[in-house]
Amino acid sequence: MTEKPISNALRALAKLREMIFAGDLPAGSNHLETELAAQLNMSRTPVREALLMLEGQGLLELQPRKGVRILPISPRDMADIYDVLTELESLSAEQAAKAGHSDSALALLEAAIDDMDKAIAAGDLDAWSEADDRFHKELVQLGGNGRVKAIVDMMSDQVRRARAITLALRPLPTKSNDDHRKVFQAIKDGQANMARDTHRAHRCHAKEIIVGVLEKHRLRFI
Amino acid sequence: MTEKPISNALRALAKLREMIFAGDLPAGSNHLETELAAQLNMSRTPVREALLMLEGQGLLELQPRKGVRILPISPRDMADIYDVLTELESLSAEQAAKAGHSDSALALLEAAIDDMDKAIAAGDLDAWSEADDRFHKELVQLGGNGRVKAIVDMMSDQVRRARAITLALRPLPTKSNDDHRKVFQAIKDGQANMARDTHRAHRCHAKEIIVGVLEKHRLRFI
DNA sequence: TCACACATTAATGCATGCATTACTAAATGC
DNA sequence: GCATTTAGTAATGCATGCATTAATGTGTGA
Repeated sequence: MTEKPISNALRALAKLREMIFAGDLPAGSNHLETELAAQLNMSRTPVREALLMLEGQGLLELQPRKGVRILPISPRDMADIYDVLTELESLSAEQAAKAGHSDSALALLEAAIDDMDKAIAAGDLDAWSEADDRFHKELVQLGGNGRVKAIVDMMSDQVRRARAITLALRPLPTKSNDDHRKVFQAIKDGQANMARDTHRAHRCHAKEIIVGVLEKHRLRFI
Repeated sequence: MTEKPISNALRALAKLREMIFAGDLPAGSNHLETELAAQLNMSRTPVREALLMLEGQGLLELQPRKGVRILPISPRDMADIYDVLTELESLSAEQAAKAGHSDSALALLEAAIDDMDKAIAAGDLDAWSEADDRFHKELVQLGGNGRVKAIVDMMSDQVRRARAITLALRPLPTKSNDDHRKVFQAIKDGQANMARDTHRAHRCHAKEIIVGVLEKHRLRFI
């Protein structure tokens, strides 16, 4: 309905994001508009439009004569991002609990939790990571605040850049799913404060872990 | 240092934002790129770039053959926005308290509160509004989280669109400054939880008022 | 009279070209 | 030999033109 036709600019946006996540455009590296346009097989105009959007999302910076700089994420940045996610996701948990969703509306959330359990049992970190994303995304969806969703999507993008590396370095998130289940139960039972506080504690803990890993390894991220 | 030279695109961005706030481009109205470019005395390219940025900030929508649509803000939207502001500003208050800022660092915050008192005494709503903005902006600044600052700036823009009208309709915010002082004192004393909870309650109250006014008058905003 | 199809109009998306400007390097003066 | 200035180069910001495509209006047939 309100769909836009797939323009070259949108293709460039998706492709550039992909290149950043894949590490083809590493953090801190500089690239000229012309080069990127050539790589993407289109003219500078749509590429430039995509770059402006990505700049607005905080993934890169346009420096007038020095090219496009992919922004690195310092431990401090990651802490800031996690703090935002903590607040907004906790709000979502609270609102989701207040909304009194039916069991069927909560099915996706529960499925994500189940999938995380399976992934942990199988030792499949990638599958766990994917299911974890799904859980957080669905949580925000159930919260029903569109602006929160937009912001969390943006920030999650940045977290995803770091996750690939931190996943291998951090302890297996075996206990994390207990928290998820508690949050789920609280939402199901309509216990707003419980949902909020539980999720908040969960996210604070996750933040400590990630930031700890980043600092320990002196990493600035991709 | 990291300043960008003032390009036409940035001028267009500022000017368009101004036109939206001033009501020259009313909520729900449609405008063609060509017309806007003509009004701004520049070619379509920089105007288009500015429009893309504004779309990213949620102020408008680019509809392929129907022109640029200025997005209205419903009471629901305003409630969503206030919820985000509540969470992120409360976080800022907490972090500001934890940071242990010196008295001189807190001077601007206190000045904003004093100015609000003066404005209320003088019955000057515009001055009050300006000082209130300053208080919230400074609070976020003291919180020290750059992403929070960016998000709050964006959301505040949207609130400002509604404020001009709600100001005249809502009760005089005489008591509101007591809250501000309590938050200030808590930050000064390093009482993080107190700062957080006080500010949270303050914002929740403000949300009720504004959303109430919007719903009562069935307003969709500029 | 209504519906469908075709043609015309016009806005957008993109490519391209040009002018401006910043960076580099070389040359001259001290 | 070093510093300063100037010339050359190259990337960006913007204007412009074109092609595509959607919307509107007209005409014809049932």
